[in-house]
This record gives sequence, C-alpha cells and structure tokens, in this order.
Amino acid sequence: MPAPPAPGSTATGETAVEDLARRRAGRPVGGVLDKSRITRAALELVEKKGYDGLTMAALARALNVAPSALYNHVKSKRDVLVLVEDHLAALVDLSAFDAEPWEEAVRKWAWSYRDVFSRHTPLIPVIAVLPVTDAPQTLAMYETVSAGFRDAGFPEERIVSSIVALESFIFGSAYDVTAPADIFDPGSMAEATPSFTAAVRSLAEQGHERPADVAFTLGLEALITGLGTLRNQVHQH
Amino acid sequence: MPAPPAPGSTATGETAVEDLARRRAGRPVGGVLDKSRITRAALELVEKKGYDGLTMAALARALNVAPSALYNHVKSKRDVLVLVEDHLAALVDLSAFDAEPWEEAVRKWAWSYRDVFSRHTPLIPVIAVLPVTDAPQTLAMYETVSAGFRDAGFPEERIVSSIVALESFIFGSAYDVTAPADIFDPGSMAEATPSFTAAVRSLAEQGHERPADVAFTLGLEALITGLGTLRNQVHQH
DNA sequence: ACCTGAACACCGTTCAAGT
DNA sequence: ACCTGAACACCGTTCAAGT
Repeated sequence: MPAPPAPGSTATGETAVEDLARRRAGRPVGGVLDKSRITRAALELVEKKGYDGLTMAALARALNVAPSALYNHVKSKRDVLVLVEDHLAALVDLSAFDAEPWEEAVRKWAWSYRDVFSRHTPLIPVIAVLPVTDAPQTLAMYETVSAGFRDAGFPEERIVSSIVALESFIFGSAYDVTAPADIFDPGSMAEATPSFTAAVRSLAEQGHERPADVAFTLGLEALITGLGTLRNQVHQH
Repeated sequence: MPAPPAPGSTATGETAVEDLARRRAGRPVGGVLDKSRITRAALELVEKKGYDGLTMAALARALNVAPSALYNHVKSKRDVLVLVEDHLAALVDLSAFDAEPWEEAVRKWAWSYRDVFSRHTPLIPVIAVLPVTDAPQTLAMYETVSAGFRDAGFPEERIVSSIVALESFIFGSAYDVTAPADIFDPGSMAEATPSFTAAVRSLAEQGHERPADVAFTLGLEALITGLGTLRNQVHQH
C-alpha cells in the first residue's frame, strides 16, 4: 500500500479529482477526465443535489475542471444523462431470470427496475427514446430479459413487444411513486365529482402506506397473467 | 356589426392581441391577457415550434406583451404547462363510457389518452404528479372514468388503483410512440446479444407499420382482461 | 390591477489559445 | 489530445415605475 500523497500532490491520477490547485491550460499528464469519472461525479451530484443541481457547471466544479473540458468527452448534457442511465441499468435485478419461473423473474425485474428509476425520473424521457446502441448495459439487460422470455416459451415475434409493454408500465409507475400523497384530493370540487371522490375516500380508508405499490401490484400482475397467455401458443420444441 | 377598427386601433379588446403598436406601461382597458388567451397562445406555439419553442419570452411575444406581464396571471412556467395539460385532457375521448361495455369504453379512452399525450410528452412529468385540484378538466375525466368503473361492478376501493395502473401504462406508452424506428438496433453488439437480436429481427419481419401500436395493444388487452377480473368479486348489489 | 423595461442569476455550448 | 478562459445566445423570474 503506497504512502498517502502529500497535500497538494498532483503526482497520481487518483488524487487529481480532489486536487484543488489551479491547473494551467494544456493537456495534463494524468488524464483528468474520462467517461467513467464523469458518470461517477454526475451520480454523486444527483444524489446530493438532485437533478436540478446537475448542471454542466456544477459537474465541472465537482471534477475540478472548466465546464468546457467536459465537451472533450461528451457532446452534450444529454450524453451525460445517457451515461448515468446506463450505469443505473446495471443495478436492475436480473438474478431471477436463471433461477426462478418466468412469472417470478419478471416480477423481480419489474419491481427493481421501477424502484431504481423512481429515484431518477428525469432520465425517463431519455431512456424511453434512447437507441440501445448508445447504452451497452441497458442492452445487456434486454438480452437477459429476452432470453428469459424465449426460454419461457414466448413466440419470438412477440418478445420485444411484450418487454416494451412492461417497460412502458414501469416508466409510468416510476413517476407515480414520486406523486404527492394528496394528488387525488378533489378539494372544493368534491361535490361535483361524487364517484371519483368516493373512490378516493374508499382507497384512503384502506390505509395503505404506499398507494403507488398497490397500483403497481395490480397492473403488474394483470400484465404478467395476460402476457403469460402468449406462451407456447405458436412456439413449441 | 361594428365597422372594422382602423389600423393601429386599440379601441377593442378583440384586436388587442394582434395589435402591433407599442403599448405604454399601465393597465390597459381591454384586458390584454387572461389564462384562456395564454393557454391558446401556448398551444399554438407548441404546435408551430414544439416544446423547445415554448419559452416565456416567445409566449409573451405571441401575445404581444412583455414577458413579465405573464407573471400577473401565472406564477411560473410550470403553471403554463398545467394550463395546456388541462386543455388537452378535455380532448380525451370519454364518449364510450355511457354507451358501450366497460372493456370497449376503457379501450377507447386509453387509445385516445395515449394519442393526445404522445404529441405532448413534455407534459407527462407534469401530469404524473399534478394534484387534480389544479386541473379541473383532468378531474372531470377521472369522474367519468370512475363512474364507468363503478357501474361496471368494480369494488370501490380498487377503482383509483386500477385507473392509476392504466394511466401509468398510457404515459409510458405515449413516450414509446415517439421512439425512433431503429431504437432496438443492436448495431455492433449484435453478436453479444443473440436472443435480443433474434427477437428484434423477428418483430421486424412482421413488417408492422407502427410497432408502438403492437406493444400498446398487447399491454392494454392484458390490463383490461386482468383488471376486469376484479369486477363483482366483493361488491354486489 | 396589470402593464413596461431593466436587471438578475443563471443555463448549455463554442472556440481561440495554450501545452 | 485535452485543458483554460472568455464569450455567446439564450433561459425563467423579479421588481420598480407607470397608469
């Protein structure tokens, strides 16, 4: 184990990020920035300050570089968001796909996927239209999930559409997790909306700690049951 | 019918919006701005220039006022988005809820809802967490849909969760409509992702004109069937 | 009450100059 | 190749002054 560097040292790449000394223009020897360091700093910034705090200026500051330096490694802020998204995709739990039945594997995948992105909803508009080529970990997730569907007896031509349907539900549900508790309070309009008001009251009386989880369970189980009927209708082996 | 005003006239409220003459500071007699005019101008701007073109400055320009004048009627840009959202909610097709069976009513509502907001995806993060009190037309939609679920025999305490589940799927699917056609092209990673690549090819070979519609049909029918089983399991009369 | 005009505190991005 | 520093063309929002 090497001795800790003296304060203000610039000798090692590891300490470059924390180095507070001003750097002159020109290419530094250590390699100050790369995509991995940008991703980690962006993620830390988001955890500390939220997505409003993720600005190119703040990101550069966290990495101790000028904002313009970032553009040697990403071509836009959207690229930074893609890096973060792909990092998060690797956190989604796929373990059940080679250990448990299809229903349970989809269930665990879907809950994990929703939970991860419910803390990162500003990424959803990005993921939803992101070509998989730009996100290798996300693509790796699709490979595992596709193989699980194929092995469960899904007809090949329905696999992508089934995954997309589940994913659409997951993205929408991730937003729902972040909704305020009183989102459905009809307020002064209660008398004008008797059916809705009664339904909202009736749900509230159930006293569920997390109403978003009730809706997610309802929809997810319906999708698992409904999509499950596609299995082995054409494809047999 | 009054004679048309002379060019540059500021005599009537009707011509105030189009009036290109400079207005001095102070309160104008006609009432230049209100929420309805702001909503209409915002919607026109979005249709012409997209959501990138919807800035407070551009909106003010379209209404021939200074940007700061808008803040006498809305307290933030988000308020403008809420006005637009609530206007669009009134366009969602609810007609089948008092004319057709529950399944068909939900089907028409869901397709219409998805179609409207697929052209306005930047509103989805706003709607998804928007208290219904702030959006009367959106609340009116929930009232009609809730009544439809109640009349179809849904247990009262499951109505809101069922609607939320459907809505989550609809929001996610609205994004999917806007995805690029080659979103799932694995590119140079094709060999590393054989199951996914085969599934993508197999879907492509089907030659569907709109793949997003295939996924939407699959998920929606699964949800309608699955949620439909909740009917008359508890509630009887 | 509700407008104008000026100002504020930011944004993301570009680019010449430097090593 | 990859950094700095300055500049650009915007943002949303606030507020004093005006009628």
